[in-house]
Amino acid sequence: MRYWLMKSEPDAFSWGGLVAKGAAGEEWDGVRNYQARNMMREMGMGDRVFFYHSQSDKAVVGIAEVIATAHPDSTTDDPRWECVDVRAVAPLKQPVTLEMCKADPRLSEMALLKQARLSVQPVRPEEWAVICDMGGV
DNA sequence: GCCAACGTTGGC
DNA sequence: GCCAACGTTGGC
Repeated sequence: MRYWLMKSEPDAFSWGGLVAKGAAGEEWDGVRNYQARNMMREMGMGDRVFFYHSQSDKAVVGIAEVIATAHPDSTTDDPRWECVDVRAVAPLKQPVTLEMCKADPRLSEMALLKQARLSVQPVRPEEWAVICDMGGV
């Protein structure tokens, strides 16, 4: 099982929105960036995903899991774009903010900090553990 | 609202 | 194949 982080603007699609979808989950559509798409192609069933709110929150707020591997993005006819489906697993008891990640030297190599604009990114197991710990899960 | 970073497009 | 122009994202 691998670990990932996916960003969303809470005004467009929030953690609460994913929770509301329940076990059926939701397509992670709308990605129009090759690097991000390639990450999704590598995802496997059951992989864990940090749900990150950009803009106002700038924090990891929940944990989701992959329930369908990469398939065509239903929001476009362009065959280049694919997406996975995810569902909510659990919220973080305490959101882990970007500021907290920046402050922790163990997270200094995270893509979140080094490639701010990449919306789908891999997370190392040790980074996953640190953030879960800070998040109270 | 601004700006830096950076991905994409199109002309050459 | 290069590079300038442009558009988008995300942090501040």
